[in-house]
Amino acid sequence: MVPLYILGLLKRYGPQHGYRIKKTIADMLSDFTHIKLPTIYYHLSKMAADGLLSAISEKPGARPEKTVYSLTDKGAAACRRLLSELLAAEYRPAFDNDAIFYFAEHFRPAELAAYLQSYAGKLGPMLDIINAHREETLRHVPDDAKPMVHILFRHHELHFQAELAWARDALRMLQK
Amino acid sequence: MVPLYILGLLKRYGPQHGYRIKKTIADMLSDFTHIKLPTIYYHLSKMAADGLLSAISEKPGARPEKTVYSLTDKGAAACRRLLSELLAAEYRPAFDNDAIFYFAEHFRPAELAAYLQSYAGKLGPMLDIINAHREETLRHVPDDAKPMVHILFRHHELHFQAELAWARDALRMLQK
DNA sequence: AATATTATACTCAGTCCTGACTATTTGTCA
DNA sequence: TGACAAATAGTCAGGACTGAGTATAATATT
Repeated sequence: MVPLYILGLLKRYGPQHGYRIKKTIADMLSDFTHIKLPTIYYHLSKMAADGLLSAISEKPGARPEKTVYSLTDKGAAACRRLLSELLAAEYRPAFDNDAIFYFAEHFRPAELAAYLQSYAGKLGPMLDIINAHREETLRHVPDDAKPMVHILFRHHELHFQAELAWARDALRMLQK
Repeated sequence: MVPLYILGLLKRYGPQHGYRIKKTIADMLSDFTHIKLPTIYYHLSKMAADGLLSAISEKPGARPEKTVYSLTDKGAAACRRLLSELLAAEYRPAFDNDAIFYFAEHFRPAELAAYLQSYAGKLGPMLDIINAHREETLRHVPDDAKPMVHILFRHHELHFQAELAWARDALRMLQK
């Protein structure tokens, strides 16, 4: 995913350096991906070495050099290829907290119930945050992009709701 | 997650070597985690070096050595600690296919619709497979473990349903 | 009885990821 | 104007993950 996000952002917003890409991701995509700054620099170097990006070092008036990366034709092709590969990908989730129940013998039933209770209690507020982010994003996006914003946030909303429904279901199953 | 699964399985089923742990995970946990064999060996070595496991090389009649790992007291403590850390973890999903819609400018609307249609078409059969696995698992598990099996599979069922609901919603949003 | 296939058991090199760190520049508030 | 915080720009060492490979044993097939 990291290379795709980098290539896509360079395509959309033009030549940039690593820190600006990180900032875009942190500002606009924090709900959708959790890429860290050194990961971005890693892939920028790698893709430059592979010829997907061209790197130009700038030395503006003040000293520290920055490296500005821009998309090559090969990079644009790689972006298209990565996107089309996604179309064939399957949904195959894995949830860390499943281990709690797979190893349920390590807990007393009351501990499991307390966990689910507190977990469910956190999910409601998280849903509110998601929806606040959606409103915020809609305010900063051109009209023709709004349907996509809705689709993206709806995706997360539905899975947060599923997680909440699960916590409540599980609580009921434990008490039965 | 990998160390926790290894420690938990060693605790429950006693001393084992890497291949058997992998087999248990592949046979019983394939819906819940996707750990590969070299990853298991990596963590076995590491945890042995850290004193969480003790390793004993066996040379049974036939030649090839196997290394049997068993839990030390320190390993049992680590298992408890990892499990209790999970109780505090938050739900923070990321979906690869979100990139399709974040970079929707690369697709024609009809391509996006075709993707969602085919994606939704795959999710139904996957749900059936999940539920078949649940039945199969219930048949091989003692009565007192059955509620946990239901909780685990319900978790995945709900998220597959959420994914399906999203695909259909998104299709509607595109057509509007 | 010879051969093929599958299961068992493990290793290695290469890739990816990130916490912790360095260093400069630009506010900003007293 | 001096000093402290925040933003900008990046590096590095170390840990985690896995595709591809090695090698033997057991089982099936012909």
